[in-house]
Amino acid sequence: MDSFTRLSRRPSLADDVSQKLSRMILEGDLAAGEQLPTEQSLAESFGVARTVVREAVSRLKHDGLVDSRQGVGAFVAEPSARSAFRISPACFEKRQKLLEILQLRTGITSEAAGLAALHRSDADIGFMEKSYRNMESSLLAGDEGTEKHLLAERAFYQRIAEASGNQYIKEFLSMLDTRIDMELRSVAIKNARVTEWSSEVLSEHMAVLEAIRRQDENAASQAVRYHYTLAAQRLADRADLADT
Amino acid sequence: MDSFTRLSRRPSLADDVSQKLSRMILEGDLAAGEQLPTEQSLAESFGVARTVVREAVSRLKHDGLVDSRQGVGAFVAEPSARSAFRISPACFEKRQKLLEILQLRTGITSEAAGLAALHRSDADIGFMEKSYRNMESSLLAGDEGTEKHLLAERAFYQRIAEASGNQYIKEFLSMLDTRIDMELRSVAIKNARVTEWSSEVLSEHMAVLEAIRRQDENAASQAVRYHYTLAAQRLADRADLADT
DNA sequence: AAAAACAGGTTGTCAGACAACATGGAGACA
DNA sequence: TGTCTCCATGTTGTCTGACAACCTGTTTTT
Repeated sequence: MDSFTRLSRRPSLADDVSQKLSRMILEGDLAAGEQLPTEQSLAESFGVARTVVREAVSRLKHDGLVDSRQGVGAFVAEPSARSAFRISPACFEKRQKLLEILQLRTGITSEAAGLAALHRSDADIGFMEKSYRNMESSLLAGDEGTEKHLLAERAFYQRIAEASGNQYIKEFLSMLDTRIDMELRSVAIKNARVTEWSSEVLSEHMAVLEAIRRQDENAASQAVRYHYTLAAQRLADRADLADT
Repeated sequence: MDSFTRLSRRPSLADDVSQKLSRMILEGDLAAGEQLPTEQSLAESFGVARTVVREAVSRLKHDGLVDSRQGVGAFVAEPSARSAFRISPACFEKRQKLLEILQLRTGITSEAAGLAALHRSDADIGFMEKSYRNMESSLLAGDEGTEKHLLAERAFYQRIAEASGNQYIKEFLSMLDTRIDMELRSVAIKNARVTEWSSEVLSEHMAVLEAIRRQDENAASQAVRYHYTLAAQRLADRADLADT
């Protein structure tokens, strides 16, 4: 694996069109039950070929955002028809929305911790201890250790999700964590560098580890909730998004 | 709205191809990093036009299952690149998988209840009381009331998700509940008709309502967890799926 | 009045062409 | 021998045009 990541490629036209259309639906510009313009008309409006529009609309259909009928047209579906959960860019544009997605993560991670307390192995504990020590030692490296610290923290909680023994919890958290880490990367880096609360954060992790070690379901769940609730506040404060 | 639903239409070829390809990826027949056959080759294998394959692959790209590079080919992505959470058909094929998706639902609904206890309005309580009464009275109607009972139960918990004040919890639960209700419909109907535990189930709902009424976050969370854990067992037992 | 046929419009699929990108190999040159 | 450039080949991304299949509303036939 290269130490440099491949430069990101331009999004395809289908990427652009599907993003614009789903945005219009999710923000209410196109209401449930409303008919989309015809494919030909969309192709003209976006200045692309009809096949590009079809690829984009195919994505929306797959997500349950749109329902098409041959010969009639495509219609915006009711929200209850949704068949995929995606982390919308809107999550990272307003403070309240950010707190809500972080709250969802807190709930599921808390659930994972409770389950991990019931199902964890000695190997899980060993791995978590190692990750904890990595978090600890990377703090001593100052700014240079920030990357390592964030990686160790991520590994710690990822292991908890695995120890939950629930595939879907694990997958969902993987998706959530990856996206949140990506969107809030610079924020998290700044927070990890604040020395005035780093020992407090470490003790939050330690409380999680100890609760899982002694297989105390409720304590594990509460410890994660405590840490993640504070972490969410810290992230939202640092991100400094508009309020509404 | 007609009292009869429109007959379901045949899935499109793109529906079929995307379902088959994603199945191959999710079941490990195509491993992360592995290259997919070329679009032309897939078109020939599936006996469809290349544009159909492109529409199907466009969906997989949108889900983060596949990453394509112009001029090179499409590759199965690492699981961490996933950008959507979908409820796979696999959830309903094996007992353990069913219990896991139900457990995920339990966790999030429990979280929603805790938040609802903090944020609920008098109108929320009023609505939940009405739904509770509907559950109660529909039980007296015997088999004829089963539909009403399930609707009232769904409305009760949907209101809790709304009262949580968290858009993403609400959306995620809407997706989960809709799908689970659809897949386990006949199972849930049979369970709703078992009179020997119906009063016990009603008291589980009442415990949820009372905890939210008195704004006791932990009691609400625990009451939902209690009900949903038992309900998951009942559903899984009745569904009688293979073990592995 | 009811049923059948027709016209027009839209989505679903197909086929073919070319642009844009990527990779590997051959040849030229220092 | 090592490095650089160019070319050939292969693949995805986009475009165009055509027709099948479906749907709806109107007109014609019974």
